[in-house]
Amino acid sequence: MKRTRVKEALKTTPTNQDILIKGWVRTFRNNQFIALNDGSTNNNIQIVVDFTNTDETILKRITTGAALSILGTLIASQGKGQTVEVVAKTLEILGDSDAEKFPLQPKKHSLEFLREIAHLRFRTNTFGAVFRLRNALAFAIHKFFNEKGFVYIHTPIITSSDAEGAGEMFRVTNFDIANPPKDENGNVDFKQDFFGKNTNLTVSGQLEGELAAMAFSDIYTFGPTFRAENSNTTRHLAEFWMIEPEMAFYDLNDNMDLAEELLKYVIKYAWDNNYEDLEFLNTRLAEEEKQKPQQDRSEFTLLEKLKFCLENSFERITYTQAIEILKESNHNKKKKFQYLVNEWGVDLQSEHERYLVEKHFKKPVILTDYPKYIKAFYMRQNDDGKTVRAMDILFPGIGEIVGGSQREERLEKLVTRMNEMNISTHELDWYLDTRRFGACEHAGFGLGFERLVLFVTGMTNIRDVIPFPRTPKNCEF
RNA sequence: UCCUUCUUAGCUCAGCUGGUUAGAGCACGUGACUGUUAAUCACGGGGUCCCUGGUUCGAGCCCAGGAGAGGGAGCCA
Repeated sequence: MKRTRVKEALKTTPTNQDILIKGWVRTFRNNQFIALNDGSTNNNIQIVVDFTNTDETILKRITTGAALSILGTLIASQGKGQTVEVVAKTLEILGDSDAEKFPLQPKKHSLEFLREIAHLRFRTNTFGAVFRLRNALAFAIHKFFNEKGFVYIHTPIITSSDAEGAGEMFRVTNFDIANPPKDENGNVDFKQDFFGKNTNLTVSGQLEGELAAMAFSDIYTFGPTFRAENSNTTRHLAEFWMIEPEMAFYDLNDNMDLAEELLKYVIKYAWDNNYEDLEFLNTRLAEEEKQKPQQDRSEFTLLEKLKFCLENSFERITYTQAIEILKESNHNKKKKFQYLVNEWGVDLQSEHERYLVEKHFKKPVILTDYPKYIKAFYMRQNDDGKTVRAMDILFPGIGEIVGGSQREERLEKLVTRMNEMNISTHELDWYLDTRRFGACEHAGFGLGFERLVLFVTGMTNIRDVIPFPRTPKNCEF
């Protein structure tokens, strides 16, 4: 007989039909009722065991975490908490779970503890909901771009370009690191390394993405990204996933429109397809909020926040306007910022970004046209000579979720800027070729996938939205 | 990397001004009960109080150093 997924079984009209269910025990109550879960939904199916006619050694083995196979009849439940249940005819223990050793209990565990047993936390309601949502969002991203005719490009994970300066890199080598070959000057001789040069893990697929956009018009990448920064925060990982679309014939406004449309599309997709999981996380978050002092509580529930995001357009302002708002704010005048805003050109601190998003506009904000000194070399220079066509999308509670720009397509301006910033035009000659042969207006952005998952799930630590987080001093599993 | 808080049973957490044998709930074990919803009731086992050193008649508690974790900041997605 074919196995029925729990999610399916719960939706089936019971007519005393036979059904085969397999899954893991969440709890066993009253020597009689098994709450069984197979990961298809957070809702368990109740298995009713006739304990008077079941071998006691079998009953003893029905413990939290054990894998079971049950052949039984699907009936309308006599009890209150569920509509259908399965009366077991035959019950097989597929895999035992020693009750004294299995760390998960039918009770609330701290996220910190579950992070230490990340190999088992998939079996909890919270992480079940989080990772089904992560899957839905990943799928929705591909669906969105596919429907728009974008070509999905796999940019390299090992790269020899360390010119972009997006962050500290992880070196890739097959040298014996205790004894690497040296050249005549006593320096490590990378000519003898696997690739014949110094190589690293990618910090961004953007530059390669631009090459493809100059052929397919619209492309995107969606892959792992590595940064060896010593960042210990709730929103940084050493290994994370990033979506990087790159579009020919787009200016900055087209770029912002696409980013906003993408974010709304994937949130809507999660809402339409994983509403139960969102509801579960909504309740979970609401309960957590209750523990906080009133002033620290957020004014929106998770569902309200997502709905609000879907129904309102993102606020678009320039960096210069943002500085004006911050300068004039009571917060600044009363010196409540740790870093006071008093002149044009300073980089915005996260307290400033949070003020704009969470206090002033109370919705996602797109900041554009930053001073060129604080942005990357490839961003298109404005006529004012001071600013570049950059855009950052700031989300409440998350901060920067998207960073992008219109790219500098004018060869001369690009080369001048690279020289100013000490970036080797020789090493990036291949990149400059796009500006030599058929250069055109184009734009793109990077969307941090885990930050998106954070926003949609309402989780607050990025380590809880990726299965096995890699952070400084931590690479377990 | 900086600032800050924390580390006591498998988990979540109490532990008074430094004082005798370190507690609770859950989990686990045994028994009872049997339409339960994190089942309930009774009984029971369970501790390197993060580590090292110091102060003291006496340290879970005070001091110094170290390790790990949480939160905030920087870097950024």
